Amino acid sequence: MAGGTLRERQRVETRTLILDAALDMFEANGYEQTTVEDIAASAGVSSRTFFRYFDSKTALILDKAGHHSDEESAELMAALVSRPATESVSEALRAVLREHLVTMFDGDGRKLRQLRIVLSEPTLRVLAQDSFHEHRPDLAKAFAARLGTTPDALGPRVLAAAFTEAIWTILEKWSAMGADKTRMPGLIDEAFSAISQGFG
Amino acid sequence: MAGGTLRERQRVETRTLILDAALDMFEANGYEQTTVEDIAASAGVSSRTFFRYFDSKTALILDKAGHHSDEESAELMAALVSRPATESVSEALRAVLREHLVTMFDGDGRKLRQLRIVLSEPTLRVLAQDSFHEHRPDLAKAFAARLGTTPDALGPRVLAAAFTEAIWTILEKWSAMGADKTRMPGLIDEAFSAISQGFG
DNA sequence: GACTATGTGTCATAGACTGACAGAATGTCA
DNA sequence: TGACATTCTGTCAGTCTATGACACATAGTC
Repeated sequence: MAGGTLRERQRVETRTLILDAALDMFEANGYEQTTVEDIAASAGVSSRTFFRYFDSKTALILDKAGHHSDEESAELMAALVSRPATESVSEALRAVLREHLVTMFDGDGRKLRQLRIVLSEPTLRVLAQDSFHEHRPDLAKAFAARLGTTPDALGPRVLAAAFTEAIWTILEKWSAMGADKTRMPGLIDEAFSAISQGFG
Repeated sequence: MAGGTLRERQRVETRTLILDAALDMFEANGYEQTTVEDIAASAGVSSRTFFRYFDSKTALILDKAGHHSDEESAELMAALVSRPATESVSEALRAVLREHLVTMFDGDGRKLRQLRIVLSEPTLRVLAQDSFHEHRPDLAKAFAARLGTTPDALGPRVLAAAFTEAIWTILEKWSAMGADKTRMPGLIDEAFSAISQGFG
């Protein structure tokens, strides 16, 4: 199950220890109320070690957050770019979301917990959108190719913004209605029909 | 010119002193590199007093930032809501933007400086969008009325996101091309045609 | 078993805030 | 004008996030 050297295994274990401690305390006492020192103590490490595993307190929930972390958003981008060029923007997006938005929460359930914590704190939700912000150029690029404009034109950028907001709204509703995977496709369809209706 | 008691005048003066000192130093040395203590010292007050005038370092640029501060976004919302119900979403938006986006920077030039600082720091730009985030429910409400849906439906929310991003992209381009007021209407038109083209 | 690389704790420090307190200035009212 | 209340300010102490430096311990390597 666990591979690599002892060091690597310990590293993963410690990280998981800290992450779980953090999630527990965030859920129990709230994100703001929980200090890094609390988390570290609960995980049995020093606060200095906490920062060796996570760049910041927010990075802990956002870096691997249950939405579009560095990994996931990169994956999502790749999937979008590799879509056949014959597809329309909305077709490509819909396909990518349908494929990724569900599998994203397949793991051990931590990502769903993270998502819920992020959704609960307005500040976090904004910062989460920021972590996607980095990837917006890529997203805009993908749109530009299909729109026949340059990536820094207004069209692609506005589309990118609308798209990211759509993801968040979908996740929020999905989470609120119990995070039932079977209902995700329906939400995605609803989202896209709303967009096309609103902007049409 | 100056009204009210001596106290009120002093208060305004001190606030302006701090704000100007901050803008100067942000422009000279960068936002991150400038500490609150630096600003306070330059303004001739203690750092404690700084926080008596501004909730935080970011609040200083965002609260009355050159975009959609508490005041401006509220105005913008009011203008949007009070538009004739016969107008389409895009017509109403276009009209509001055409009216407000230019006059917003009419004052003493501070708002333009603030805008540029916000645009220069990715973190600030995200947080700025947050300050608009508060007003998104109102925005979504305004959209919902015209779309015939509930405000928490997906359509209005995605539209609101696209709209705020559009504002920012417009401001960014406008600022980059010299903040020439005469070119604002052109940018707005370009934005809306891009949106309708992209989503249509 | 030496030698190196890596991880961890401790300590010191910076920077953004906040609460408490004392003193100075302003406002008010007789 | 003088007494009193209000408001503002600086100083001080303290919290919390985050970072650099150092020493020690443990794991990996030959």
